Amino acid sequence: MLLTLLGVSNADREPRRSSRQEARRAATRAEILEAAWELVREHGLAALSLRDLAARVGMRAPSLYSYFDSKHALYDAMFADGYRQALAELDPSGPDDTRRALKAWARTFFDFCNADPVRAQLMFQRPVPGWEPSPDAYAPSVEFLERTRRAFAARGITDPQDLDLWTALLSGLVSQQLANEPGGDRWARLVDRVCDMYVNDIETKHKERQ
Amino acid sequence: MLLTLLGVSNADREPRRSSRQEARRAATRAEILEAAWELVREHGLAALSLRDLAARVGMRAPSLYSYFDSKHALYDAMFADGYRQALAELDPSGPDDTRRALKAWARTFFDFCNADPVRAQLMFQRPVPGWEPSPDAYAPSVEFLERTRRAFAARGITDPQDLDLWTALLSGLVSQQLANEPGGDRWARLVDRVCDMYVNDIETKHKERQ
DNA sequence: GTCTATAGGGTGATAGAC
DNA sequence: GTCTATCACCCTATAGAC
Repeated sequence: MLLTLLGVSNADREPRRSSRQEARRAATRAEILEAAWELVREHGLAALSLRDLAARVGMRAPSLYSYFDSKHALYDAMFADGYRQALAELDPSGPDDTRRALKAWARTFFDFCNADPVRAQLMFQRPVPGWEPSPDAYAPSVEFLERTRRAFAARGITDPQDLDLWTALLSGLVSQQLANEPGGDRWARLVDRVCDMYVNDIETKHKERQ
Repeated sequence: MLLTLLGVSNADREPRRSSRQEARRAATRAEILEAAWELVREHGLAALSLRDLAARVGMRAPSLYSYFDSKHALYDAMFADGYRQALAELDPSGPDDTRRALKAWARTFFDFCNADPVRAQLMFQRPVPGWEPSPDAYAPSVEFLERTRRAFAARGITDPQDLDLWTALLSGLVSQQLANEPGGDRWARLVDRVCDMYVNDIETKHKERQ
């Protein structure tokens, strides 16, 4: 289960290994993944090279192929890793009061993106020419969206357009912050205001229907 | 002046040329620029290569250096070109009614981005590792923002935070559309609603102050 | 699993002939 | 201005020794 979380559940199609070996392997994989994040934070997503990555973990480039089938598989693992971190850090439940709950969640999400702009870029844009996430890598991403959908449904927000609006509002604040002042707080200060605008709009819509 | 618009106003530091030669040169530069847009639309921004570009205009790669000092200079020219197109196509004036004017402008802006996602990516994100626009290339971008600022001021919207909010709302709709359904209209249908939310919020704020 | 060696490509940029 | 030739790198991926 821990191995699954680390993205090393390929035991089925790999030669049989003792659990000891498997744990070692998973640890190395995680180490490579962490080094990859460091490098893209330093030089940008598209500038990642296997030579640099291998050097960072004290290997030669070909050795990486024991852990990842290709560079695209590495991007896949990073993409899934980003969403696993999001699932671990972002809890869409919260206070009963929808307004307060959305503000808390929005702020956490904003900080999550702002804390690691490159991670956000990989998760929410398509910044590597020639690569897009494989179906496997999409799994945690789908789970993340589904969890959000359920949390909104529990608060009576079920219209898909309302959800699209919510994602647009948040991604707007984040994308402006990352593009114009990465790591800063110029758009962070607008998070509460945007949440109020959103809830006001939804409430008005509901009243008009009655 | 036309030459300035085409981004070839370097006559000062270049050898003296007849206006005939200069026009020829500007035309070739424009042709290269157009070919560059075609290529990045096909293969992505970061995948542009000088060899491909030269082939597209019937040259060899080194000949491009007669027109652009470096690959970064080419990205600079494209960046400025994008904003010049925006200045030509997007008119922030409009009906007296602020609500209607903002809706018209927002829709035009959304369509401008959606019509050419790669252009929007170059203008509003930082998608090429190792490159950022030079101060020169920024000029049309600054003019674009300044024009927006003036149009809002003419409607009584002067708080910089209100402008930041506006850019966040629009860039959110655009970024979701481009990332999830490039060229489609899933978020286009929310443009009017977001404008209404924005104007409602500003009006409420003004009333509270009285 | 890790290595060396290398295949088989790619890249931006420059020198110098014409 | 355009060319050929080339420099000096870069890259991902594989073969095969250990």
